[in-house]
Amino acid sequence: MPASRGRRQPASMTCARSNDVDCGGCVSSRRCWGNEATLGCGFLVKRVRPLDAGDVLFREGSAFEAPYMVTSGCMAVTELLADGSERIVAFRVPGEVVGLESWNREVHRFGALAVSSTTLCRLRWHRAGTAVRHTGLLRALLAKATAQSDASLPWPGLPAMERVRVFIEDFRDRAGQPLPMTRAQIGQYLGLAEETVVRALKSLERRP
Amino acid sequence: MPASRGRRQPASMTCARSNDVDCGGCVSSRRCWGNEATLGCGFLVKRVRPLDAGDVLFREGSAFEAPYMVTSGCMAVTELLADGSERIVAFRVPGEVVGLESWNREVHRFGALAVSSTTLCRLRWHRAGTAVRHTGLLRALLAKATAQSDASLPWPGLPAMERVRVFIEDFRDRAGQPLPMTRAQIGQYLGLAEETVVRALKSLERRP
DNA sequence: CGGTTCTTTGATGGCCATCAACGCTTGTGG
DNA sequence: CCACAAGCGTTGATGGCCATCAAAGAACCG
Repeated sequence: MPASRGRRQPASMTCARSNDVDCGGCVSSRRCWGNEATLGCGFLVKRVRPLDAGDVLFREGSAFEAPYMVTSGCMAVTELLADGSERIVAFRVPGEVVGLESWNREVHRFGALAVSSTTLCRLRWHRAGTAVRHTGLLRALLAKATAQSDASLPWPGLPAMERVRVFIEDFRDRAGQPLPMTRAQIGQYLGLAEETVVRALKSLERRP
Repeated sequence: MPASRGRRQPASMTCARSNDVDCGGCVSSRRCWGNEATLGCGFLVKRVRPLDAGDVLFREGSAFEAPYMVTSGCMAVTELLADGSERIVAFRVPGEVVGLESWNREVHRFGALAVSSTTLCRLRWHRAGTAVRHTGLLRALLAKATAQSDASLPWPGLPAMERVRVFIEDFRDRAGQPLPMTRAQIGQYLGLAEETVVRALKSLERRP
């Protein structure tokens, strides 16, 4: 859990105070960046107000400003479907980034909302390459982008119970926390009905 | 298992001749890199021997050497499953990159094979950052990585016909060529049986 | 205690995987 | 040339998995 420097966070939406932080001085920098973040190497972020479960960080189609590093909790990346329903494209846990998919777009390709109480750091980001000129930061972002496509995606070809099993294993390995999302959200991610997720989980805890 | 088709002839390894090319001097550079590739800015590649349909470019688990830019044809990104079967994670068309998912790994996360006759350029790549120090190239690769996660993935929550419809629309928009892959490969990608793909396509051409 | 959200269990119907079979095309060898 | 094999595309019949509907516990909170 990142130590907050000030006593308390301001109550406004996006932090008005300029509280840029150099990741090289943060005790959690290793979880976020591995060993690449050292003081003054370009890894600057702004800590933003914590989100409660259900809070929306940004919506699909809203103007893109910057990606965010998840520092605690869990975020859901969402996509609106033609029929008006919403599917969950991915869950992001500490050390992973939301919004990076839209880094060279005008508007966000996906939405993002908090699954549980979540803290984030907004990456320092200027348009037109005035920032992000540091090779190290670009390499780190490319590593994030490729590692996140690494995550095992739900695939329709497997039966429901197998999809659920792969999901909880993958999430346990990445996050190491008990599942923070609802059964319905797991269903929105795996393309299963909530009831099917329940039955699969029950069946798995009987026979792992 | 590994369906070695009798009709195809096997491919030898990558081209032995050293024929490095600066993308800034290539007539196709715009399709590959947009407007970012100019002479001497670090976009160097090596053209490799064309692949026939079915030829394997690299296997999952083999040592990672470099990503490849697809310049014509179509590639399939594959993943072995626990039960020994093989699913197709993505199709890559000209202007897209294969192998980038493994850029910071020792071995390839996925395999890659040609769906149709395909030509590729191997990106110039040195380990330990002696190359890829050019900001422009890093930015371009990050753009590729994020744009490819942009591609609409198959999602189990939609009915079969809808998945097929989304797929052919997405492929038409990206590639602009008639579907080069077999119905079975479409099924491996969408998680559908070959017969279901056939029925869906038939149903779609009757009523788009 | 009412209200809300999440979880769980049961019954039913429909979609789709599976099996089986056949036509079509291409390449190969007698 | 013709027969044969192999791969691909297509169609039909059947059974099982899972979405859907319905309803009731369970946990939380004002």
